[in-house]
Amino acid sequence: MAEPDETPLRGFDRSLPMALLRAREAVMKKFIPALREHSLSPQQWRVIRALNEEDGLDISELAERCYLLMPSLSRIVPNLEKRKLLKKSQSSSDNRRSVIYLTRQGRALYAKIAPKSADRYAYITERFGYGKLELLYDLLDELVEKLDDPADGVPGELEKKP
Amino acid sequence: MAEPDETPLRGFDRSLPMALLRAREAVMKKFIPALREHSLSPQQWRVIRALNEEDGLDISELAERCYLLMPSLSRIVPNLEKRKLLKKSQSSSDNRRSVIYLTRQGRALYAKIAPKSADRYAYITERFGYGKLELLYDLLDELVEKLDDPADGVPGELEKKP
DNA sequence: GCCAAATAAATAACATGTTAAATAAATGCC
DNA sequence: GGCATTTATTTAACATGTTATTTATTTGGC
Repeated sequence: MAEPDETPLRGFDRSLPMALLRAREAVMKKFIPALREHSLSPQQWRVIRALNEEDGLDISELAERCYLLMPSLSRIVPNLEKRKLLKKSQSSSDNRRSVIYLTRQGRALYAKIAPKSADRYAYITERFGYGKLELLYDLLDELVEKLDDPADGVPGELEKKP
Repeated sequence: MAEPDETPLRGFDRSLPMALLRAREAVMKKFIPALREHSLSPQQWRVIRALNEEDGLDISELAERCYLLMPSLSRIVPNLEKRKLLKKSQSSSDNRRSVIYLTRQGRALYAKIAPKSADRYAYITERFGYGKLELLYDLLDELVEKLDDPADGVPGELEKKP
């Protein structure tokens, strides 16, 4: 209540983006080596994982599910294609669109790595507690929801859809 | 308890790294334009902010506080130096080390942007609730702490300090 | 004082993030 | 059916993330 008028900005230790970043790093830290054994980046793994969940997605759907931007995917997909982990085929109904499939090798690689990911989750759940983990998910979801909703943002926003 | 043996991996919507990433994006989304008005990346802003908190840090300290890797800083610092926002000087006691200072212009830029950052925090706090925000910070801190502690990680870890 | 080992930074090389612009194919209006 | 407008994807250009390597300097043991 008696916040000193001086306070410029909270220190880094209480910067929300930094706190989220640190948490993310801590979570991924021990899983990344398992990916690197197969020369996969986390993003490449996301693509494989998404296709394993549902095969035959187009690039746009893939971008949405993997939370990647299209330019990133435009580099990742050819890379993985070159490594025979997935293949791209033209959509017959729309020649702009290409549809991506996991190859047999891609599926095999998924099957090899997925258990390690599951192990990591199990470890995190055990260390942190199932309840807290669920609480964290809920808070994160709610945060996104609350910040995405309205015309959002700091005052002085103009909508960009005239 | 009766988890189907089939369950491969939780879907993306319950991937912790993705949830943290989405939250981070949602938080930063509306602040980034304020930075872009001044052609600053979030990382460049972190550097300026850290130096405003404590001036005259060396690159290593800066890396730690900004949660950036040294190669990134080795590019960011000369960039900001070229723009006269900070300046680098040799440490007299150790010629390997250089010490970074904010220039008057750097300080002025900080003063111009900081209020917008504060506004953003106020907005987030208002939308999300102060209590939930503090709870989120606590959970994130605890998560990092629990995962960083021990020889950490999935079974099969070797310590790298012989 | 001399040299091996440690430390601080910088650089290299490649993948991704990010915004803007370019291509190309499909749609819709006339 | 022709043409402006949308839509899917790619490319460009630059900044960062990331691991490995290199360079310069300092330390510590002898």
